[in-house]
Amino acid sequence: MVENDASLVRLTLETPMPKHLQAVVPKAGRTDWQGALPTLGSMSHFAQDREIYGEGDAAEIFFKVVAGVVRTCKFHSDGRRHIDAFYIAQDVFGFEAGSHYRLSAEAVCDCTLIAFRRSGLESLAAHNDALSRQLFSYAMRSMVRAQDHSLLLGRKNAVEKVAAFLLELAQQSPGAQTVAVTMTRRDIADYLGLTIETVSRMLAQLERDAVIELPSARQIRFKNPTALRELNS
Amino acid sequence: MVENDASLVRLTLETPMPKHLQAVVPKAGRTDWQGALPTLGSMSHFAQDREIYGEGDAAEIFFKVVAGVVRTCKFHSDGRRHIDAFYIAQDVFGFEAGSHYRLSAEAVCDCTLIAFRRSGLESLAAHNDALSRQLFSYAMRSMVRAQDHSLLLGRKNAVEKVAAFLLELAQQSPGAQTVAVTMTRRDIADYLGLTIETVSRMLAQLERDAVIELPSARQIRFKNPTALRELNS
DNA sequence: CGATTGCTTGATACCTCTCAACCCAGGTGG
DNA sequence: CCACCTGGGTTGAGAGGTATCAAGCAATCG
Repeated sequence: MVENDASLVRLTLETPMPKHLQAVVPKAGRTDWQGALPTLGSMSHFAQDREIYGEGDAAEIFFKVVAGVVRTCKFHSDGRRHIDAFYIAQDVFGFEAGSHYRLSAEAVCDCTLIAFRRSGLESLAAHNDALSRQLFSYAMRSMVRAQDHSLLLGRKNAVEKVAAFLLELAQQSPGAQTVAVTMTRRDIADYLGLTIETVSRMLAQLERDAVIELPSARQIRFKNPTALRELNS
Repeated sequence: MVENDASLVRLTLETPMPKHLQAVVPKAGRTDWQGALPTLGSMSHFAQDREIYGEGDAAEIFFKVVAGVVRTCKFHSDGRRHIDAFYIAQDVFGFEAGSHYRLSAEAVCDCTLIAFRRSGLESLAAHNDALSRQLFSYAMRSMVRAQDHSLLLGRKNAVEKVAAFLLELAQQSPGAQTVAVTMTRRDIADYLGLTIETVSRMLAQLERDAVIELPSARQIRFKNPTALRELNS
């Protein structure tokens, strides 16, 4: 389900973006191909933990993150949850091969998204090289991401998993010594295939080993990145 | 040796092939879009356990399976191995986003492959709708495959993993009650993130529970597919 | 034949889960 | 102001599932 349906405006190359939206859309975040896409007009905003779309919904829209963090996940009948990926600014998600979403998407924290219509995308891409290249590269990146994730889940123990997650966090803010952790322990656990208790214990252990520091539960300071990288190899 | 295919000859002259790929004849297993591709001219044959390419090699070639089974895998420094996927007839593998292979590929059993040059592929795809659509759909399928795999590794216990693997096997030969298992227990274990002993035990348990039968170690007869599907949900 | 390889089975160890208690910060209401 | 509640996080004790180590079996191959 998508919010702001009432305010959706179908924009194409032929219909220039209304003035009040031009101010809102950050130029820096745009790439050439987006101009060619029929967007859903404005950016939509989702409050923390709101569902962006549900598994099985018709996949008519895909999104690009402007700000905030999104998780895609799957729920088992017995309550187990699996988080497939986290998406941050500039990431694209919800782009499906079939006609329905294979996963649910939810807002990890308050976030701002741009929505794109999928309909007519293929014919558009056929005449737009840059667009089709972009879409293709998106698909390939998703593939690499998923492969790396299964590598992580398949043959790593708890410390190594948490270390890998921390390195992903670090990569998102290059150079920063202290980073904010937007997701809960449950999010992390469901992403790593662990329990919240184990995640907590591994973080505590890494802190004891002077690899990281935890100023608060949602902040992490990297003290020994090399040790993390060794755990990840 | 090499057929009189114009594009083939041209490309062959431009860049010499790796020796182990200068194999034999083409023609079987071609589809429309493949005609547009600069092939390596021939099918290559790989004996069991032969490496097809190694992690880190320049990814100039990708493959389509004609017959046999291929595994893509990654090796850790400590000896742990992770199998990312098995590929069977009609599957495409080795198609990379970057310029180097991210995984190794090996022949699970003797197998026959068609090799395709990657160079010039993008410009070719730009003028060939069917081709670019094919490549795109391949990328998306790989993504789905990888996502399903991480789902399997993340939140399933040993029996469920083995059941999921058996269902994949069953899907490959629809309708067949008894299927041949081309891969070793080690392959299965490294694919499921288990040990060979655990795989063996779970198979034994499923046999005790009359879900399957094991006429031999490399043959599986499905006696109660419903039970398998329940384990997989 | 012995040697090797792939597989199975058993006993035990270890890692992670489960269950439980507790802490803490934030919010609510008296 | 306090009392209380709630949700997220931490920590501990014990249980359980899978890994590890070891032995044995069958098939294959020299």
